[in-house]
Amino acid sequence: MGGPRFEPVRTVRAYERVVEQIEEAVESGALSPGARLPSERELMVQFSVSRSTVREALRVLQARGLVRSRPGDPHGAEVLPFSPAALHKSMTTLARVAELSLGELVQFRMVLDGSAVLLAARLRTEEQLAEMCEAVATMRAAVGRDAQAFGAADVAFHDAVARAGGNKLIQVCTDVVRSIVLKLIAERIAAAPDREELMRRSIRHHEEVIAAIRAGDGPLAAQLSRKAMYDYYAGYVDEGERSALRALLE
Amino acid sequence: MGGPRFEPVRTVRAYERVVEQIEEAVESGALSPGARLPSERELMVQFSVSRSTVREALRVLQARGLVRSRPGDPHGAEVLPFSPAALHKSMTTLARVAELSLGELVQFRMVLDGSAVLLAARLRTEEQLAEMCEAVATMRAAVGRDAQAFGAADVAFHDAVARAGGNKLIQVCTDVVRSIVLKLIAERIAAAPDREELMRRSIRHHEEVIAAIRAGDGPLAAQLSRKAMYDYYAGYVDEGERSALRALLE
DNA sequence: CTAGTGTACTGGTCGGACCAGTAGGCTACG
DNA sequence: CGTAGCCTACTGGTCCGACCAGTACACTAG
Repeated sequence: MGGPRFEPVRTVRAYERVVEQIEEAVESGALSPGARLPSERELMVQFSVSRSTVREALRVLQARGLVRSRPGDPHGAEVLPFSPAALHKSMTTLARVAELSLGELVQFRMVLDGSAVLLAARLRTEEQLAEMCEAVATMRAAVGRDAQAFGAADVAFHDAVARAGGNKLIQVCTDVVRSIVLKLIAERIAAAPDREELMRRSIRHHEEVIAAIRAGDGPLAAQLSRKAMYDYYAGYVDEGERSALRALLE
Repeated sequence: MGGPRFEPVRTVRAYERVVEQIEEAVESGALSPGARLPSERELMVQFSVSRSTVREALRVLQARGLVRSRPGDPHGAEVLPFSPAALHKSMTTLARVAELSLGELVQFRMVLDGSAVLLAARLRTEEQLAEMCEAVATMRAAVGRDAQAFGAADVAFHDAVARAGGNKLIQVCTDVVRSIVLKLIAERIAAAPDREELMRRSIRHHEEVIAAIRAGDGPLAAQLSRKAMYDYYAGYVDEGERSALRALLE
């Protein structure tokens, strides 16, 4: 022992090097959203690789949500602003492949939303509070008339709360998980028999949460928020999993 | 109004169709982890597209962590078991592009870990509790001797807790966010002057958490857990952000 | 039976080609 | 002079054919 430590040589593909360089440029800010990459034919000159290689690299970057290509665009691929699309995609895959149950997803939402509310009670501004109130007002106006508007206003409420909480990661994850949950049970929600009653109760819960946020009582707001989500979704969750959800209600 | 609703025609690329089909096969379980895809030349026959198109599709699938190709492998691309690698990648990108601060990441960990502990206090088995104890014992044995072993045991502890909590999503996110945080401050942790004291205090905190889990007191365990993480990481977080972290300690 | 060779595949990369589409300059008309 | 319409030069999407280095496996010679 004691000789030189040789590390296994990892053969690195050409397209990976291309990906790395462009990724680095984007993440470091050298390429801002809206900026254009050179054309594929130009890139293949700059990187000294073939167009196939350039294209494979662009496909990877596109899959990661960093750039977008449009056929015929004379300005080359566009650098995109960050969007949680890639995160959304990988979480959706996770949900399918790892067989996440609806219960786990709802539980995760309870955790995220509860935390966001807790933080919002501390950090919210008056404008953000007004936004929440407005969203609930929109919900109330939509009860029994426009289910889609009700859902949209509900999303707006939770989004305002998440923003008020000040944590971008919570915000994005809330957004992603919510859309997955809603997609899973969209048809069942639409078919719920006591749907209007559910909506009214949901509004009441939202108002209680707002009151607690206004009062600055974070723990209470968090508890109410988790309770509200439990009430709204428990009916769609298997009985066996419901007890795990209730563990978050103490 | 009333005429037929025409939807905008979305031109869909050939490689996207290939991606969709293979993705569907994998996520539906028709292709299990370990299974092999046909060779690229075979796929180009089955899909009636060129090899370039097949390869671009495979690059996308590879970026999503669903398959892996190895040059020279006579059996074709391999279907991978789910790994949070793709989720990890997109969260890391999120952290860089959306400029997530260390404070936000730590805050998210406090939320996730607190919830995992809360659930674990309810749902843990005796084996899992023993695992946690063992991890802490390993940590204690490593204090002042082997910082790497200390870190690994710490990870093992939190992993056991997350597993005991029973929510795979919390588990995966905990894992992903932890590795991002650790990567961000690895060198600063290694250089901490009062490092050994930090370790000892951390162990004490872990023991308190275990006691609360054993007693089945979820809320207490969650509070202790968040406090422990705050104590351990607060020093690396900007003063301005620390108050937001403290909002989770009430 | 084993060690070694050979071969028939694999994926990675290259170059060239064609097509449909777009943007923007150019022209001809009003 | 202004504008509507065409034209051209580019773009990305797809295909084809070729070559290389690597791997697994069968086959052969010892």
